[in-house]
Amino acid sequence: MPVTIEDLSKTLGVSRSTISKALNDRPDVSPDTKARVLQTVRELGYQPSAAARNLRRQRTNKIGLVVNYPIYRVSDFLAELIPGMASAAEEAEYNLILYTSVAGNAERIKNLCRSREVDGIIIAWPQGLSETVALSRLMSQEEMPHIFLPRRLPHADLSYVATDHVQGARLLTEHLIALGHRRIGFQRLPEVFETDHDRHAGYVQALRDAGIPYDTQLVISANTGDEDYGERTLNIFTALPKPPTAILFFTDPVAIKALSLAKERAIRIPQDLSIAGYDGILPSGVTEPALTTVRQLTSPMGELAVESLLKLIANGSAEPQQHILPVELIARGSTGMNSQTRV
Amino acid sequence: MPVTIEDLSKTLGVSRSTISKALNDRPDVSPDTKARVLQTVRELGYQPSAAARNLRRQRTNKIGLVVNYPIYRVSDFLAELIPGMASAAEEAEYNLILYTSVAGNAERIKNLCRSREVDGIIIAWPQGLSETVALSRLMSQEEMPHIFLPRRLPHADLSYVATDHVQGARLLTEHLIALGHRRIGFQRLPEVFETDHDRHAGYVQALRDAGIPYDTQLVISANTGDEDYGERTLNIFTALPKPPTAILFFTDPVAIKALSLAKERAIRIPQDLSIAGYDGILPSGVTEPALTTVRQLTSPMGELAVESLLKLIANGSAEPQQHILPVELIARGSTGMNSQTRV
DNA sequence: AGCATTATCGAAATCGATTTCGCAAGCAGC
DNA sequence: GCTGCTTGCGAAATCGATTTCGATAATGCT
Repeated sequence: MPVTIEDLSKTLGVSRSTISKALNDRPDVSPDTKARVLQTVRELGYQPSAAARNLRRQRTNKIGLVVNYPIYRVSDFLAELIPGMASAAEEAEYNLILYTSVAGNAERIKNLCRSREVDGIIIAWPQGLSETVALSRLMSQEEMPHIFLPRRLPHADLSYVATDHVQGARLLTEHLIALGHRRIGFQRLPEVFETDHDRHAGYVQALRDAGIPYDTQLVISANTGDEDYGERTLNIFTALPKPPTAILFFTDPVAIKALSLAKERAIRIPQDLSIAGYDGILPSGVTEPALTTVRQLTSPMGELAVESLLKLIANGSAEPQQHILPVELIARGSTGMNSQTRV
Repeated sequence: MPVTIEDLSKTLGVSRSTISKALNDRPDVSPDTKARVLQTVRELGYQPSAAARNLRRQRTNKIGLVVNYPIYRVSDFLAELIPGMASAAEEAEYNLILYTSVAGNAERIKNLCRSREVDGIIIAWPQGLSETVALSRLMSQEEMPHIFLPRRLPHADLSYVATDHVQGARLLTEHLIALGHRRIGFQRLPEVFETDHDRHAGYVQALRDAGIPYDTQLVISANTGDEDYGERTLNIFTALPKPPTAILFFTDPVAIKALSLAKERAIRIPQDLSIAGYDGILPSGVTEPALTTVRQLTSPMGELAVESLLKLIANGSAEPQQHILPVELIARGSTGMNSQTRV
């Protein structure tokens, strides 16, 4: 059995209240008594019971991370996100509790809120906008501070931390334009969300700034359920009478798939076709040629999410936290000047 | 404010004790009363306070994961490990709490034990054997169930879940021998731990079984602090009068580095030199040629660690949990028959 | 009917901390 | 010496659940 405050009280001959005050830097304790208490605490190895403290303080110093990621994305994203969040939390004397199986379940999230076993919740990647809003309402009703990740949300009262997908797509498009490309294929996301809208907007902006007309033939929507995005997109584009000289895929794994497929078909990368991905996952650096991509700063995003949530916790009815983080273009070998359009 | 058991008691006109019994399936409650309680619980949306319950039950249903990983390894390993552990825990109504900053600090781990905010602890990758043993003693003294990951420990009373590194190295070596290799370079690990011993043992076993003499020139110890393991090992081996026709590197990133270096020097892989890694990280699948490697089943390891820890928790003084999981050989293009030793 | 047994319930103790509030001693000022 | 104020301390309430144990009512048995 661990040492309790009652044990301390007995050995010191001092009341529990005084000990508590001494340990929490409250007034009404003489310097002498305080020193004696601290000394005995060290000797006996006293550490307050978390449960008792939580109950009395009505606060747990724990943050919940509710994750709902399709498996194929889990690895890279979470691997960077979680350590970033955990260390940011620990700097503020908080810890992270993981919840993976409550993700889709509103009822269980409600129970999580009511059990008060966390002071705030970070929700990573909910399924859709309407669900996101519903979840947020639910948690607000339970007075549970919360923040969403990693997408922008078109509601002034929701808190989120996201990366700048407008900028991401624009950087890629501008990079290709600078290389001389004028027919740039764009693969839209299968899920309908702000991300797709943002990236498309970035693509459009870059084209407009360069005076390149928007060609609907060069924009493909990947249908949900259509598994082989990479192959399908490549097929459609190469079948065009005037195929694009560069393609922006919506995520690295798809781009990598397309890249190896293209090589099988003796399409030279980047001389015949430039390929770019998105996300900057590890494997993108070792393909042959290495993949041009855009990297979101995942670890900073996790840290910022924690810091923002802590503000919401500290400051109950504070205004919503909305942050958009810059992204980073990683230009590599899979994009280059085209053999036909060489300037 | 959330609904408490006291609120329930008032609206139902039934004592707190009875409600608690009804909710916890204890005797001394009439079926009728129980039904009424459950009904009202649903109507009012009652969820017991975690803190109050923890305090009274002296149990939190939380597992601590203490992580201490060198950054460059974090991503792949943790990304698989954590989801596996979290979901295994949640199946047993437990949750995972992350602790990243207490890792090296015995004092803080002691405090974690004494605060009783978790029922058990999983420690991933402590620095060395003596520290591991010291940590274990410390936690045992605090009566905190715990288990180590991911290495075998040479102590009968320590609990751990590990992967079979003897088998891993043996599989790789046998694979190369089957391809006709007889001079196989082996890179030892920089850290002195059981892992190195096990892998070396596997290498030795495979050679012996094939009747190939052990050649000390073909075994290199990577010194700690020596950053460029890949280049150094490659240089030493290729400078030998009779260089090896295949090299086993101790981890994929090093092997990948060596692979690209070898290609720069016009060494053909695998015709001139076969290269194998270890760990089966994602990028190993997309190098050119793809890397032969050994993959540990990380997610099952996480699940097994949780299940084992839960046994230790349930069964206080149970015998130590020691599990060794099989590994998987992934034979790919970076290993093959040698142009000189072609059978 | 009378007694023993069982079923159901609630009052109170308990878990271990924090916080409020009242009390006593010490001190200054007149 | 008396009043008023500050300082330091502790008794008791509180947080919200669980558990023990005693009380009452209902039932069974002879």
